[in-house]
Amino acid sequence: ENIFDRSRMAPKTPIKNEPVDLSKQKGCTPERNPITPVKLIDRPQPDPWTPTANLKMLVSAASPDMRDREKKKELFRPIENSEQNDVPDLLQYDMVDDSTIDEFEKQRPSRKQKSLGLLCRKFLARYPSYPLSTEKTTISLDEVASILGVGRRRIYDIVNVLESLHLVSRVAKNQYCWHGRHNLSQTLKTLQEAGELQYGELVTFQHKEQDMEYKSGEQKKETMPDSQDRALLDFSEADCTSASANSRKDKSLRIMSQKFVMLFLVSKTKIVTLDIAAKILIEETQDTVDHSKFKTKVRRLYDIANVLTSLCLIKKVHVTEERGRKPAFKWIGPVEFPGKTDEPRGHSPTSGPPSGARRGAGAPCHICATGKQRFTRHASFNGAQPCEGTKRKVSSEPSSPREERQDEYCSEMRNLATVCRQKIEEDTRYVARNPSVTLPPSLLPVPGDSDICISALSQAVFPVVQADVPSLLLPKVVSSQAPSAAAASKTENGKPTLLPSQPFLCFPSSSFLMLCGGLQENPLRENPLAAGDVGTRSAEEKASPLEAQGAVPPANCQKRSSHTCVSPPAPADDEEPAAKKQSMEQSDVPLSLVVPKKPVESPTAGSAPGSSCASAVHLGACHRDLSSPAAPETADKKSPKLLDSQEQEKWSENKDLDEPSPGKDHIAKENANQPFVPQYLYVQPTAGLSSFNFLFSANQAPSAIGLAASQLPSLSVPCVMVPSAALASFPLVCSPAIPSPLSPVPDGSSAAASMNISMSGLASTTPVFIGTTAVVTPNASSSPSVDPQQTAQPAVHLSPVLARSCSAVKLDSPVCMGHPLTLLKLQQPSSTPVTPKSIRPARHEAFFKTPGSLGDPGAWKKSEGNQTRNASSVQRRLEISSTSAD
DNA sequence: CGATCCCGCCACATT
DNA sequence: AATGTGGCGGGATCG
Repeated sequence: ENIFDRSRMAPKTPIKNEPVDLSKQKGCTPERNPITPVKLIDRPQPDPWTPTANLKMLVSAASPDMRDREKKKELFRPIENSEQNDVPDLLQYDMVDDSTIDEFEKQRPSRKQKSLGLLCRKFLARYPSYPLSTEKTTISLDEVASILGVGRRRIYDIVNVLESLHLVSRVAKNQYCWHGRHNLSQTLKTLQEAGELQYGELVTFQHKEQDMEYKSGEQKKETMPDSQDRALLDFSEADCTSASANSRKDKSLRIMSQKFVMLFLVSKTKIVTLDIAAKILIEETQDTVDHSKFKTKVRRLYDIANVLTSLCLIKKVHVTEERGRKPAFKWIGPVEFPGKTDEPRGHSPTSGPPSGARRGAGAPCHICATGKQRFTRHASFNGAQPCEGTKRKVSSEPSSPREERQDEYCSEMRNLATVCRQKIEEDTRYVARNPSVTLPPSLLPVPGDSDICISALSQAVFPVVQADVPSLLLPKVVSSQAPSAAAASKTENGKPTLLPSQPFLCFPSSSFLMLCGGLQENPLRENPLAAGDVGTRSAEEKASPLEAQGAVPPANCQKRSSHTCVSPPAPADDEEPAAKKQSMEQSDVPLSLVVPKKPVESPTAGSAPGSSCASAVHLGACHRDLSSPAAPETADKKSPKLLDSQEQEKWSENKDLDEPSPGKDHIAKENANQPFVPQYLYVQPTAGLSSFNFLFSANQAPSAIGLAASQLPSLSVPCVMVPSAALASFPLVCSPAIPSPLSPVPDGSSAAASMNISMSGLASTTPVFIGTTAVVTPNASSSPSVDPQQTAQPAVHLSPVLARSCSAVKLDSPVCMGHPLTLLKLQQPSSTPVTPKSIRPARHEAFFKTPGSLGDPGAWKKSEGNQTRNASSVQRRLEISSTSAD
């Protein structure tokens, strides 16, 4: 399109165009972005016909860089084209004469072609939904603007919304960091919680009346909590941006975006009409519903909605009320989030982490920045990366419509699904193009299970998640009472067998992840550090795969959970689970029925301290995530923060029990990643669903190596995606993982050795590993269909490993299934009993400041065993997990 | 004609 | 002061 536009321009005064553009750009960063100007020039190249063409040619020749960029553009173009039909027009134009062009020009660029939604899709197409942890993508606004051929202002519109969801974070002036959707689910969860606090009542009203929105809207709009809540949100966000000051008005677009999303998440129907949203968002003067103000608000909402639509989080629908048909948007993104957190913030930010270096907010950003450096390293690793299998093509249409009430919805859903699918495909392509780049750790992981998982997930999962809580609730409830039953019921897919009897299985998986992660991490770091050799590097690269593995396991768990029952939590949870479940139920309930609002949370918290803790953890994680979307990137740094993060992680881990906190060690090494660790936290809580999360988090942790890990956090989303890709990746992962183990533990020396060993250190761990592998293997074999190619590749890479893994696998799978408990036990033993928990708690508290939520932590806190940590992160995790399990 | 929403002025923030 | 950000709303398009 850009080209075309230019072409249009060109006819008259091609030369001028350039100058013009420059003027527009204001010469911003000409140095950095020679690109912009160049691009203009470049475009001309394509048009031989134009008189100016020659000039263009010359220019282009002059700037090779430009060409490269052009090439890049072209790469993306396919995507664009696929989505849109503009191409023809463009072609025509090109074909046509200048004179003709002028006339056509105007027409051609129909407004739609310039729509923010389209632009946003193009923008998103440029980046992987689930970027590899290692890669940290930096986005240059100027560059993107020029590439997409739009004014910078428009890019801000997009970026601001993306930022509100933590898909990107601002690193510096004109520079944004791409995080992808890894943290999305967590962010949404946080928003949901905040939304319940703020808009719970509203929701209720809406439900009652859907139509009547006014009243309810006005009534509730703002309440005490509201302001506070906002603050919370803001803070969380702020963290990222800058703890210190929220400059300017506070970026209404960002806040509006979050609030808008919150409305969806809180809404029972998941449908929000524009006018209602506008009214609610007009905070202040509810009464004064200034027409003009209202109108402006609606305009902004359209902007936001366009971006959210591009993200496949919402879709446009129409609500026919008494009065008539009103424009509205329906949430089509994930609805349930594993754990429900309750508490609000803990200001992680400034509290003062030891490092002092970063002020709260800054941390994330910093991390990103730092990440870059690290990235480099990682990048090198990546390059080698063996596995790429990552694809998440998988399947699934993003979401199956769960609500059927309206035919329209169904059709719309399909559309969405299509869109999503496209997006996925795009991602896949992207990955294919840049194997090293993206493997979403979380995604990949799933390998073995992937088959199962995928199939199950695509069907079962979605429904569950999106559909609603009900399913969740059941599980929870069931779990509390009779988990097995729940599991059984859910085991639709097939794997149920594993879980059927014991929902707990999930834990094991999570535990696996944890273990893997720990191992992986160590290896990675160590490899680079210790070995430095090429070989080592390779190992490192492999390590990333390992990470994937780690991630995978969780996936498996999830799958299982999903199949069998969501309840996975039950197992480990024991006590907690029930509490959580309850909380979940409550939370769920709101969704289905009325919004409990705050009350709900409180009850949950009260019921189960553990749950509260979990929530707290989440929050912490969220904050971090928010603050440091780039987390993955950040992994590298060692700053004290990391420690904190580690602590947090531990914390989270503790909660779940499952997660041992292997991460710590790696954290120490990598530091940077750790911070993200919090992600791990996620894992814990939620029962059934949580299993997913957990896994992810675990993965992430492992992935930490790759930076990506930090992001991993995103529980749900990734999970979904994962399935497809997961399989392929898995195998690879496994192999790599093996190597990685070495490094991690003391024995690192024996890298080669097998993963088991490496893992080391933990006998208990080893088993876990196997399990994972096993899982993977099966998947690969079983579900080659998903990614035959990928799988194949991985296999190749892994082959050596695979052999081992295979054996292991067999064992594992059975074991895993059956042994959740066992695993735990093992872990415990292996883990140092004492410290992990204790340690974490302390740190956590310091960090988060949410002692209350943590409550339990105190117990954990006991004493920190830094030493212990050093000894073996894995062990710690195990320990932690065990403790948490308790 | 109402729904959408592009465009870009202009103010505030940051450098 | 220059430049980065982004609020804001006129008015063009779409349906």
